Parts: sequence; structure tokens; C-alpha cells
Amino acid sequence: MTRAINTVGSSTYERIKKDIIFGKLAPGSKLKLDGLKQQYEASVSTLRETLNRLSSDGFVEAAEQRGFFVRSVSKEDLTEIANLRILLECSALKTSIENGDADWEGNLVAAHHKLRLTEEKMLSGDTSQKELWKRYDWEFHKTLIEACNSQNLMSLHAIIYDKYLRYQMLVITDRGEAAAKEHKQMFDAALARDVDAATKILEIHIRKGLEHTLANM
Amino acid sequence: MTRAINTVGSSTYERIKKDIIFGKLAPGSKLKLDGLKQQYEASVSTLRETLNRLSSDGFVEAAEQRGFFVRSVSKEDLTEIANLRILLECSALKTSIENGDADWEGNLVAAHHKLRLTEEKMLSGDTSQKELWKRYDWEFHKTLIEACNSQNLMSLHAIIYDKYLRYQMLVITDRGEAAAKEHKQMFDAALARDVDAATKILEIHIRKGLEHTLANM
DNA sequence: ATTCGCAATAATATATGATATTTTAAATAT
DNA sequence: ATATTTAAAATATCATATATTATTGCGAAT
Repeated sequence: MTRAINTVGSSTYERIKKDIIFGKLAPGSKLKLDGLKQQYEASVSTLRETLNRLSSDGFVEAAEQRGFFVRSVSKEDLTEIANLRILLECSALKTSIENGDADWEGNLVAAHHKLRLTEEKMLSGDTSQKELWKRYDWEFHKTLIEACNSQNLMSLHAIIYDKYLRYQMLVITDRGEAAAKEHKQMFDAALARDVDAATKILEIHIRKGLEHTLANM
Repeated sequence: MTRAINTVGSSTYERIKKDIIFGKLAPGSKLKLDGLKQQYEASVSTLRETLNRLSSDGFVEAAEQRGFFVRSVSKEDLTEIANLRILLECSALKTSIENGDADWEGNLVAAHHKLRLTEEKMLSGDTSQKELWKRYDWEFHKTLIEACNSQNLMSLHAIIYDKYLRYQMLVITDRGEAAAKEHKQMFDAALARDVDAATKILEIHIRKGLEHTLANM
């Protein structure tokens, strides 16, 4: 179906992006072309294409004539990101709740169900599924806003979400039960078409996550 | 000072981006590497780096193994862009007015003065300065939100502004006097620290621009 | 002795042209 | 008309050459 994984360029893009988000490539560290060449088995040109894209996305810093660096982190930057996520995601959520049809509701039920299952496993001590949990968290939040009717807003949100996620991955612990409860509340409010309640909980959800990460970094 | 113009890569990036925004490269048209090579005097690899960056920015569409295209335009897309600009710019304006210091006020006075001069020239029939007017319009809007304390928000806004501008450049006419009056009102409201009035006028300003462009495309 | 400035060298990034794949189209056969 | 084959065009990738930056070592001045 999707041929995205076929080219060297797109797969190294995904891999490097993932390695930055999950902290395998440390914030601020130098991305030497020669080193990356061996690590990702791609040519310099391909890598430069990838790094240029990531620099436009804001995951990599490109210093003219001096090469590429993993974007550094700071509390100020995280705060900016969180506020931006609140702005974008709440706005999208509002429109989405107002416009969502039966399909949207169905997708939402499915997304929340999968997320909840994984959350329950994680809460009972099984931390092996952290990767999976992250994916379902993303799918749940994405599905919530999917009926917002703005491709532009969705793709901006996707990048901000990943930037926010990177900071979450920086700290060891997550908020566990509290976050799960907020997910449930959001889910209920969205199905009840209660825009105010849903956006309010979403803002709290993000703000609490921000505080938690700030306190642990 | 800035060495950005020194490398082939960054200068072709600026040139191609400008040519897309100002319509020299038509929406939807194919960007053949071979053709660009001659037009911009750069090698394939350099051009690919450029096009990859522009694709992340959303000015170019990259079709896996089928090359690059100038991002196509549509009324729906423009509407999305305008709404996004309202969301981002109004939020930034609010914070900026709340936080702006004397420096900010000074910059704002200067920016509005330059914009006004050019607007007056344009209104009196001298359309030769359209390029300059566009630059001052950008600087005015940018200065308005400059005290918002969010680099992330500023850079997101810069891209959205350019996307919006591209649509404005697509239609021949602009709103002239009406837009100039709105600029003055925004300027006054910002200096008076009247957040509500300023954001309200900004939203009207963008929405009117949207309607004008929609009607003429 | 230590710091500073300069030159030579090494390391690295940028840019190019060449090669291998893949897609598009044109032509032929079914 | 549709499917298949063939030829041409275009893209993706690589290896290499050029330009720039960073490092090291040396000697002069404080």
C-alpha cells in the first residue's frame, strides 16, 4: 500500500527522527555525516536531505558550514511547546467535536479502547509495552481532533506532539493513573459533544504533563 | 553579519521559496531536477536538499520516487491557512501586548511608520513598491507579536504568514485603503494595550483578506 | 612559565558529476 | 480497445573533489 518505507531517504528520516525523539541521539550532540553514514548505512547526500528536512521540522539544528546538531532542550522550550500544543489541539478538538460524524465516533471508541487496554497493563506493572502505549496515546489524541477539517492544523499538531513527546521521553517516569483518568474524561466529554469540558480537560492534561516533565528534568 | 547567503544551498532555498510565494513557479507544476539545475545553477544533490526542506515547510510536495511538485492551491487550503493564522497570530498578539516593553513599543512605532509611508505611496498610484510594501507588512505583523516570548510560535507563524502571502500574490488586486486603516487601528490598540480590540481587528483583518482572495481566485 | 597569535595540518562540511533504479511514455501485439 | 513490451526520461543514490572550519604545534611577547 504505502511505499514510504521503500526509499533509503524516507526510512533514514524516520529512523533518525525516532532516535532523536526517544533520546538515543542526545540533545545538543553533533551529527557528524561520516558517523551517521555508518550508523544508518546511507550516503552523505541522502543523509543531508534527511537532516535538512529534520531541521525544517525543528528536530535538528543546521549551522551553516559547521554541520548539524540534535536540537538542544530547555525548560523554556518545553514550556513554549506545551503552550503551543494546548493552543493547536484545543482549537482542533473544538471543531472536531462540533463536526464529528458516526465514523469519527467509531474510530474514537476503538482508539480509546486500545489505549485503555495498554494503560491497564502498564499500571499493573508490565512496562514492556511502553512503545505501544506511546503509539496508542498518539492515535487517541489524533483521532480526537481528526474531524477538525484542517489538514494544515493536523500536520502542525503532529510535529508539536512529537516535540512534546521527546521531552516526556527525557524523564524516566510518567504520570500513569492520572493521565489514564484524564483520557477517559476526555473520551466521555467528546462523545457527549461537550466542547467546554473536553477542551478544559485537554488543557489540564497537557499542563499537568508539562509540570511533571519540568519537575523531573 | 549573516552568512546565510554564502552557501549555494541556502541561497537556492531562498530563491525557490520566493519564486513559489510570488507565483513565478506555478502551483502544481512539476519541479524537474534537470530544469532547476539550469535555472538555479546548482547540482542535483543541492537542489534535492533544498526541495526536501521546502517540502517540510509545505511549499513543495514530495512524491516518493516521482519527484517534486509546487504545492497546489485550493480554496479549502487557503481557508485552513487563514484560520490557522488567526489562531496563531491572535494568541501571540495577546501575549505580546501583555509583555511588550519600551523597546517593543519603539520597534512597533518604527515598523508602522515605514509601512504607512509605503501604503500612502501605493494608494496614490505608485505600484512600483509592491515588493517593499510586502516586506513592511511582514515586519509590522512580526513586530506586533515579537514580545510573545515564544520562538516556537514565532517560527510557526512565519511559515503560515508566507503561505497566506502566496495566496494574496495569486490574485492581482489588494485591499489597499481598507487594509491600511486596519493596520492603523491595530497599531493604536497595541500601544493602548487593548488586547481585546487589537485581536479583534487582527481577526477581521485576516478574515477580510481571506474573503477578498477567495472572491478573486 | 604562560598566554597570545600565527601557520600548517587534519577533520569536516559542501557541492558536483556519474551510476543505478524506477517511473512514464510510446509502440507493438493480442 | 486492452494488455504487454520496449525505449526514454527522471529520480534516488553513491563516490569523489573542493571549500571551509577546527585543531595542533611553534615561537614571540608579557
